[in-house]
Amino acid sequence: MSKTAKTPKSQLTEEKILDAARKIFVQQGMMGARMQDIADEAGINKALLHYYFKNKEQLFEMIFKQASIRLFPRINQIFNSDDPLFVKIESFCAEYIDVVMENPYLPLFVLNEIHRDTELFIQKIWGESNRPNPLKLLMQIEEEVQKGTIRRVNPMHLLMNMISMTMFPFVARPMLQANLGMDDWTFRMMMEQRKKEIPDFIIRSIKL
Amino acid sequence: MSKTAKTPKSQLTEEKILDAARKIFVQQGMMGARMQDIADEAGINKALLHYYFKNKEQLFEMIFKQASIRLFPRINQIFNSDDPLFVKIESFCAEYIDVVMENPYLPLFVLNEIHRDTELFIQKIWGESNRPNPLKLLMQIEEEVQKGTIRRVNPMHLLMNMISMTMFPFVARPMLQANLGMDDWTFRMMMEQRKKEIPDFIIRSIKL
DNA sequence: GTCTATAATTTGATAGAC
DNA sequence: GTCTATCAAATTATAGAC
Repeated sequence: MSKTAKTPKSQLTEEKILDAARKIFVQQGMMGARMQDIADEAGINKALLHYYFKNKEQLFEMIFKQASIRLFPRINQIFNSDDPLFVKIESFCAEYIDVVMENPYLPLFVLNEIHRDTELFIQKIWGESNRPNPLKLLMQIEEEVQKGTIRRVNPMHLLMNMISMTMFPFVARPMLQANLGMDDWTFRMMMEQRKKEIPDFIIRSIKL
Repeated sequence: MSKTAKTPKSQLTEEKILDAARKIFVQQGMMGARMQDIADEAGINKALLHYYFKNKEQLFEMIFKQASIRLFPRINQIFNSDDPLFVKIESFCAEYIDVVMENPYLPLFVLNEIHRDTELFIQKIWGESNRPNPLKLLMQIEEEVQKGTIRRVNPMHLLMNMISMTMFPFVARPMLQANLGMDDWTFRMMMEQRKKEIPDFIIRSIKL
């Protein structure tokens, strides 16, 4: 048996820990999270936690990398697909909202941590493979402008508008819910609508 | 001399502390910030820090309230003005970008902390007076729809689109800069453009 | 692999001299 | 008002039994 092989039991515990850590880290951030809370959430004690993960930082990096891997490759897949522009915009919104709906606090978490330690993020988490790369999409927008399919528009601003309208509600969720008296169900329904609403809003603005 | 009167010296030190605390808190969040770091940044020691502010929480609340007061009343002023819709959209984008450009990390900070402790935020920081209230703007949108000035659009989605496109670049700034190789000057210039770009983008999408 | 108990470290907060 | 020195509490990490 190799060094990295896992018994069924250790796999199960490791999974429990990772689930617990994800929940606590995403809720509290790297600094706010307490190893005790993670252990409690996992139904084990701190010693066992350290048995599986040498220290907090290592556990954090694992969680963070997992989160990035779940999020960014799918975005890149859409950014780099061969679909026509309007289809791409629809796919991006729908796909992103679907993925994030299951981990609603992931975007804020990611933005937080990349802000807290940009270098760590770029080097250790994004290894070129996970790094979002919108280049092809940007060129595609420029092409459509040249062809006269859409109005003269700055591709970067268009990209930013699309990403903003899709991600932001997740990032601002507590503020929105507090201010508009929106419950979880309503928020969910609203995001479901936005899968159509955002592409529609964009296309109406740029089509000739 | 009343209890709250301040000598020139104590005012100066208090100001130094608040500036330092703002910087550290906005950078690290409530949990990540260290009293030592704040003291260092202010060029004093921890004891003196506690002399001016009883504890970390009190200092944090002060900073946070200051930040909120700088941000939200101006937003409300625009939300509740009597300007026509299109003018209002332009004012909001321009004003918001201008205010936040001077404290670029304020939005992420606010969203973070409201996420961390929603109750504290709503009760202690927003005292009805600071609370963003978009009701009038929402009704105004609905009116324009009725009048046939703009297409049939869900006011809430429109509001969310506007806020998203304006705030999000600040929230995602480190990610954007890292991914697009954007330096500070470029970011600044881009946001300057967006004061026109966003209203234009919106109006083209909704006008009939 | 998992636990209890405890060490080691960090960090918020205070006492007391000047 | 400001500092040095120190305490007290919280929190990460480890030792060692089972």
